[in-house]
Amino acid sequence: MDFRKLEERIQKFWKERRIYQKSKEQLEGRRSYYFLDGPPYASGAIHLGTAWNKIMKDAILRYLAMKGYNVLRQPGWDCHGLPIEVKVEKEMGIKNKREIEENVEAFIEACRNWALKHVEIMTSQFRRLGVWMDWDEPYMTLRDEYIESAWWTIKKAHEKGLLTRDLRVVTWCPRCETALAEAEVEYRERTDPSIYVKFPVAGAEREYLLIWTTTPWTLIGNLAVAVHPEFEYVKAETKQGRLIIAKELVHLLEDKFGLEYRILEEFRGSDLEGLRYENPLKDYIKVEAPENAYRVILADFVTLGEGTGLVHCAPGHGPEDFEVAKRYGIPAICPVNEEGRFTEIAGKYAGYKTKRDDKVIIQDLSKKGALLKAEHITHRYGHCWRCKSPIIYRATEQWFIAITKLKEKMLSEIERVEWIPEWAGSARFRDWISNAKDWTISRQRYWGIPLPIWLCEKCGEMEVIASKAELEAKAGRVKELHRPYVDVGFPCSCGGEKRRVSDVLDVWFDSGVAAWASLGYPAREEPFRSLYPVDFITEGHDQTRGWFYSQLGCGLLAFDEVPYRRVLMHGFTLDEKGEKMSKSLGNVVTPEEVIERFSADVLRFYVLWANKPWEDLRFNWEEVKVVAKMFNILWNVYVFATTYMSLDGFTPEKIPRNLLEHCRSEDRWILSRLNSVIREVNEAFETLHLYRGTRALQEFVVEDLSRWYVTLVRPRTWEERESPDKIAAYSVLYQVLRSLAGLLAPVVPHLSEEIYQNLVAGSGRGRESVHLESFPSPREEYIDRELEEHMRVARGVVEATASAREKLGVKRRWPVLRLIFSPCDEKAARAARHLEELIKRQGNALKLEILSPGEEPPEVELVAEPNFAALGPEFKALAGDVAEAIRGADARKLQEGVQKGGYPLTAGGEEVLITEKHVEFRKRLPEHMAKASFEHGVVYIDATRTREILELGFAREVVRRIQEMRKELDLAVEAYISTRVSVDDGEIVAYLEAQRDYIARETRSKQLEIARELAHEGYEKVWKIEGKEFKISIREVE
RNA sequence: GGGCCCGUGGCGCAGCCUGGUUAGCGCGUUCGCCUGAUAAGCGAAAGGUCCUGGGUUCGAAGCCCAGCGGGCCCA
Repeated sequence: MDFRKLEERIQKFWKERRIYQKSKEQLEGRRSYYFLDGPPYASGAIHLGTAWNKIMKDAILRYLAMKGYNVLRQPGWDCHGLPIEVKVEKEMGIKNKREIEENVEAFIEACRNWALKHVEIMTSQFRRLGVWMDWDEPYMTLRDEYIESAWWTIKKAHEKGLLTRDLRVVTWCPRCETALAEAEVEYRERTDPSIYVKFPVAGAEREYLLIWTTTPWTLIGNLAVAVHPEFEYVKAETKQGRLIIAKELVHLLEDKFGLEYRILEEFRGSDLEGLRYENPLKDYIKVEAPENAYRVILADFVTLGEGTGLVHCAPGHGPEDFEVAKRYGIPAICPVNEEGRFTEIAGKYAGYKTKRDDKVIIQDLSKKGALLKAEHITHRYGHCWRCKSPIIYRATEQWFIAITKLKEKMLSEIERVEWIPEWAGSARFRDWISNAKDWTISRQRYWGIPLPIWLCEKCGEMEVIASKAELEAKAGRVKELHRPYVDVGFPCSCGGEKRRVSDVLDVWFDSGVAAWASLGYPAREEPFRSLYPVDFITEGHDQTRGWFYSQLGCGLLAFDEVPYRRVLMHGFTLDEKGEKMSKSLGNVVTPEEVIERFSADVLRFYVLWANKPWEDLRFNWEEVKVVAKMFNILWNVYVFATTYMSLDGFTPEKIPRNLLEHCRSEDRWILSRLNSVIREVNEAFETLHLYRGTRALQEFVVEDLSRWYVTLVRPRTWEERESPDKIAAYSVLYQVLRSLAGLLAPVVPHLSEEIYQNLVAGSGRGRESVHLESFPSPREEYIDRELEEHMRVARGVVEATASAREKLGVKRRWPVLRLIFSPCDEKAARAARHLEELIKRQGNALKLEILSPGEEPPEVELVAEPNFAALGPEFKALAGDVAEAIRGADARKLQEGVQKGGYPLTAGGEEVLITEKHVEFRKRLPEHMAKASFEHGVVYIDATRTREILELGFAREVVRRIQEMRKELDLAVEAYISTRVSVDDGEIVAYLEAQRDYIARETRSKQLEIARELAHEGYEKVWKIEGKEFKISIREVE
């Protein structure tokens, strides 16, 4: 079965019949449900992770729709930001910001086109997955209306006094020439210099503070050295001079630098405070020493893990340095420009690049005799997560949201949210928030929401604009709200001109406002008023620091609350080895590839089945195959059922009103199981543990429906007459498949539609589409726990029978004379009695005997085995005779005696006392019997070949061969044949003759000749059965 | 260094919240079986220090503590 073609057909059907629109229409006015799509970034193609994310959303939304919720299904697109800028720069051959400045308008238009093009590409990919969303009406962060919502939110922040501009040390990407937020920094392995430097103590000969750094370039901006006030330090005499180092690390002098040393003095860190020193690079640089600079200061963040216990402080290049220096009144200097090049005050280094030119500085330190050791270290270091350049820290003026003031509120707000899994909120997110820093929202870039802040050039007055109308009222017509169009000025009340701050907003702010911006608020009141707050979001665990956080921050600014109520945090997709998929590793699996090899439904089911959603998904082709196999089984069941239904002209109208009364045990059982599964699937969707639902469905389809029920029900569908028994079977199959189509609809929308169309809609019943149906609800009156339990026992008996047969080499086609079940308890006994007929039939036994719990069949023989290891030493020469006597004794009596302490036997003329150690007892079955035990007891079979069994066995062997030949001839199921069977064995001929009617009926043979010798005609074949040659011929007849 | 998650036969996963049969399932391997759902299907066998060590308990894969290994996030 090619499920891909089926899916194309179904998608066409949906389109032509406007099923999606109809499903929305039928939900109008029902309970509304606000789902908010976390906007994927519009820069490329979707990958497996994006597909997983949308599939999860789609399944949940489809479920909710079938439950009667009027679900908002608006997709979103994150359209701004550096990644698109970086790609457009490449496309346009632009290398830096200067070249962008030459024509900002062209750059912006190129960015917009890039975003729109990729929105289109990704939309069609999502559509192919069968994701039902309002693809023609998405929210996009690049629209004016959306930008206005962000502006309005910034204004709210301003009104709350949380919008500030400040000199701070921020993470900075020198390639993109912009500040980055914490969330935009990606930590990865990198090799950097690791140097130990001697800072000369002022006014002392050959006396040095020993520091360690991995960023030599920051030494230019060094203004202090920090020590821990509580740590012990020493001054040690070495041939490199007198070095000051933490006492605990003094061994490094010898171990690492090969210096013999002698400790001259010991002191506490606090004793060092205020000690003056000189920057070893002072001759090369033009830094004018600020007041209080070049002294030892005290700081708690100093550790002894790495370095020397003395930390070089460059307040312009480290947030902690900045803070601690501020306390000592040491201002930050930043001798590095936006591109990461040194400025004039760096003296000789002006124009050199940070990091890249570290080696020049290291050489100079060496020249000055200040370098104690230079080596390399591989460590984790922050990189720009868009262009991958290593970041630097720079002290710059940036705009901030003083989010730290809201920390307590954030912590209490997240408790209002239901997190799945629970620890995503209570532990992971809580931890992130606890460590939150103020939010740097300004970016020195172009393709983003312009910061809506205007400053007066003359008086410095600040004004935040919240809408396009507001801006146009002041500044005249504005084409749209991007740079360069918004970079317009207007007069200030002081007579000066207000100009816009040239920055754009951090893109995380864009998506952070989605809960209202996507609905056009505040420009439009509706539908915001009726929908907000967001009922549900689901994204990957990377969004803990991303969207979950930015929404929380923005929500507090706008409405003083967290804007969402329920969050499902999901994992990442990894490759089979658990490694990240990446182009460079060549291990990327694309959704298209999976659809190409299997189908969208297989992919959908797979990702919702393979593991718990919050754990990372290791993509595994073998497992995808397992899902495909399950689909095949389901398809076979469906084809089987519908084939026979239509052959017999069954329609749902024929389902009897009092169906249960016509049902056999197995029918009632499968209906019970079905309703149990319906309950499970409902629970799975309600709790968002989708994998429990998909697993329950798989189990049901494969184990209950296909392997058990269909096997049981098959003979009934072959009946010629229209019996109530057959109608009952069809009715049950119909109900099961119909419910199954509904249950599967959210997960596998295409296949379930196909089944529904053919089975339900095709017969003029039900709705136009399965997706317009209600989700199945369990009917408790069908659930019979006891029956389900009984069936488990019955299946166990049948399976144990198969196992016992295997031990004796008795094929399943051959009946066994007796099947004896020794149940482990009364419950199992009851179950077997209840389903006696069924067990007999499936076990292919002529008779079923059910024993009392623990009872053994009389054929079980107790055998006493002599234990030679004990007999030899004790009885010496007599041992052989004793052994013989033990074997010859009545084992039961012997066992009784031994248990009482001893049993006398006569051996070689002497009486000996047999005790426990002399003998071992075991049980034995006669050769025609075998046993197998299982959970609920022990099953014995008696495979004695009676005349009846020989008849039935050979008859079935022959029937099976004839069926095979019918198939080889490709005969229609209902075709009649004429059959001849010859075997050169009079007894066998007699057996077959006795079963003539059975053979003829099963093979639809109008004539049947059986003899030792025959003239054959038609299709002819020789078969070997039980060592005998059978010649069989068949010929189709009218 | 900190926070969170994960660790169960060769492989991929359930089970853990709420302690209680002989720890399940699928894939793979071997051997069989069945077959008008059939380019399928089924069964059996082999295969396990439930990461390690302590603790709690009558009883621990599960709960607690410590450690080891891996991942993610942060410093």
